[in-house]
Amino acid sequence: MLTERQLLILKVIIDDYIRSAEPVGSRSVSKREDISFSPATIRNEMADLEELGFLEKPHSSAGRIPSQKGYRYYVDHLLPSETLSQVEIVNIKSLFAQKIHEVEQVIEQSAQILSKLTSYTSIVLGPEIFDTTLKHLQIIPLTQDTAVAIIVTDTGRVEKQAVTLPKGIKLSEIETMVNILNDRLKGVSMLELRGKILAEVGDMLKVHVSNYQMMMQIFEQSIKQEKNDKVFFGGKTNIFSQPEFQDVDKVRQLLEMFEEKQLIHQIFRSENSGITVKIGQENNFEAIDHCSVITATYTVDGKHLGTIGILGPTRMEYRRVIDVLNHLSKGMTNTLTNLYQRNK
Amino acid sequence: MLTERQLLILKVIIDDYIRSAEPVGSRSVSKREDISFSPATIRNEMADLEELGFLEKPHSSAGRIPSQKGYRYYVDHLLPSETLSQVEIVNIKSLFAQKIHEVEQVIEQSAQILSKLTSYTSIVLGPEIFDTTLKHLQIIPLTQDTAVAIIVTDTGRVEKQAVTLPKGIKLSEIETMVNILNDRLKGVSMLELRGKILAEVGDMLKVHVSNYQMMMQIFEQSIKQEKNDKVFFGGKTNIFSQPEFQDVDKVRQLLEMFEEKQLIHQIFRSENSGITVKIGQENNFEAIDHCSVITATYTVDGKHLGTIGILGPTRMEYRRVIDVLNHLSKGMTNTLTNLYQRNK
DNA sequence: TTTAGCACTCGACAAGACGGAGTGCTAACA
DNA sequence: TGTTAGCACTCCGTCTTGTCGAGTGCTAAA
Repeated sequence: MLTERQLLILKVIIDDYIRSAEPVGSRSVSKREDISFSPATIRNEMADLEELGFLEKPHSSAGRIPSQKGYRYYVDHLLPSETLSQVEIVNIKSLFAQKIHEVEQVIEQSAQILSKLTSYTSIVLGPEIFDTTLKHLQIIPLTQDTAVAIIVTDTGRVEKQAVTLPKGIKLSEIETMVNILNDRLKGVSMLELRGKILAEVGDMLKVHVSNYQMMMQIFEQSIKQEKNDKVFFGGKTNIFSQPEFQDVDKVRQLLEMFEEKQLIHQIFRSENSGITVKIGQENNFEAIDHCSVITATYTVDGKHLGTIGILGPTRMEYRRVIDVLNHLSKGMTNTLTNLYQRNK
Repeated sequence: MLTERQLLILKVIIDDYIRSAEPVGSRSVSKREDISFSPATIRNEMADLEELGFLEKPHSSAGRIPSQKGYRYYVDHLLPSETLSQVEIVNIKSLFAQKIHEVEQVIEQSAQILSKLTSYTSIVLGPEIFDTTLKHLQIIPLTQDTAVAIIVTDTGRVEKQAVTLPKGIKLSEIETMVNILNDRLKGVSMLELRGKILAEVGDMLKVHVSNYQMMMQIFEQSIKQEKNDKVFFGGKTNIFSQPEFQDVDKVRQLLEMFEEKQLIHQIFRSENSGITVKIGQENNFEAIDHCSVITATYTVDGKHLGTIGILGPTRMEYRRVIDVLNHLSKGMTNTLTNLYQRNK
């Protein structure tokens, strides 16, 4: 168990390092107002903290820097109280005051704002399509054997999907099918779409359409959604301004990661309501060994919709980022709830 | 006017520098098989070439590197003959052999391939919407006062656009309008869409729809296209492997440029049929002072459709890139021509 | 238990030495 | 007259050395 004094010193060191990105020496700690003991004493405590794994030394005669364990303890127990100014809070709120009509717009804007407010890189995972319901389905033939299927959800999301038409299909029959489907499936959750059609609409279709097999083939193609939902970035290059990214190779690694939506999803997706902080190797991914990921979820009616998060160096302004994320995710939740409500 | 020998030396130096990225000295030039004179002679020639502005020295006791003017001359007069192997040519062709249904897919794939074949960064500007014709228009109401407009073109491109509904509008009237528009505007070039409706369809609309003004308002919103068409990247990080990008700041500058679609468009858009090579500052943009941009266009029926290009260091394998671009743009042109033809 | 003092360590930085690659010039050669 | 060998010179990159300063750990005294 750490003593009060050790906690104080640990906190001061981490705060200082977050600010300066330079190893913190005993002398500079002792100069702080709230520290009343000498550098020598602090050195002793620092040695203890190092032994316990909370601090480490870049080399034998440098100051100390926080270890991953140190950051973890800091985040769990030593965070200062909320530091956002009232002005900033009001600012964030006012961003959501304007009328916004489109879900995607809300999300993209949030990503932009988040990166601006934190000067790290923000990543927002779009709402998962399965939480939305069908608004409209359309199949538009382009040529003899191709068509494009369009699905519109209640959130205004539009998905298109190229479709190959089986040979000998009649256009009029496609139209019939689409009409029936629109009639029967409007308002059905995207998740249940496939089940519903098999269970309830199938019989009806068989009556009105001569080639049920072919039609189902088309339909299956149409709703074949990309597994990964959209990913929005804000301030992609922000993180490269951090002093820990002076190495082109690290930059390359991160950039390559950014391109892999799949991976981004894996790293950022969060189920817990509230804030999740993953520090350094806790992310289990080499390219971000020295980064932390902080995520929050946005919801509608308590239902998980998507994730909004920040990627920064482990030496991150945790307090600030957490605060901004908190307010922003609340704002998103409110705005989106309104949007969804209106669509009901 | 340059002598034969000077040309030979210039070519050798540039070829060598493109390969090695190191300044080329007189000794290493003299060692080449096709060079029969001594380093001293070469030094004299090099001094002349420098005076003429084709070469420059990084510092007084280093070898020579090509100047921008040098590269320009090389590209205009000294390119070796086509170097692609038959195998590679066949490979490129076979990529287009498979049946592809979607225009966007063709384009995205081409971007990928291009970056793989060249190990630089490829950028492809999608087909400009105005060259396509309307296939289908739809307006789907989401709430009391919002809707989403969807436009499908003959190329299978789907554009969505959020629309605000004027108060007191009747849904049934929107439907009427959309039906009329679809009837009358199908097959009309996206370019002429707006003119056509005012000139020909307007009168008809006025008859069938009570609030012409409101309807036009909706319509105007719907066809408000983003000015910039889509941009596809391939191998975004490739260029950062080049030795000239060891500086994080340069990397940042380029990355920021990548985010600005507007700018990318400006830099890459090409009208000339055939290959366009812009070297270094010829691009008139600081972030790519030391880069060259090579572009080709892809067409349908001789009509310009879009641009496919490469961004690499000025020290670029011009011959190879030009060859790959040539074959690729031809392949795209063929494939797309087929696609468009079928859609007629 | 705290702290002053001191020897020690290590990195950062500057200055100097040195080797190598390459140049420009000159004089001799074909 | 064009070509080339030879040589002095230049400049970069790297290695070495020395110095400074920041910081540490240990010890002994308060």
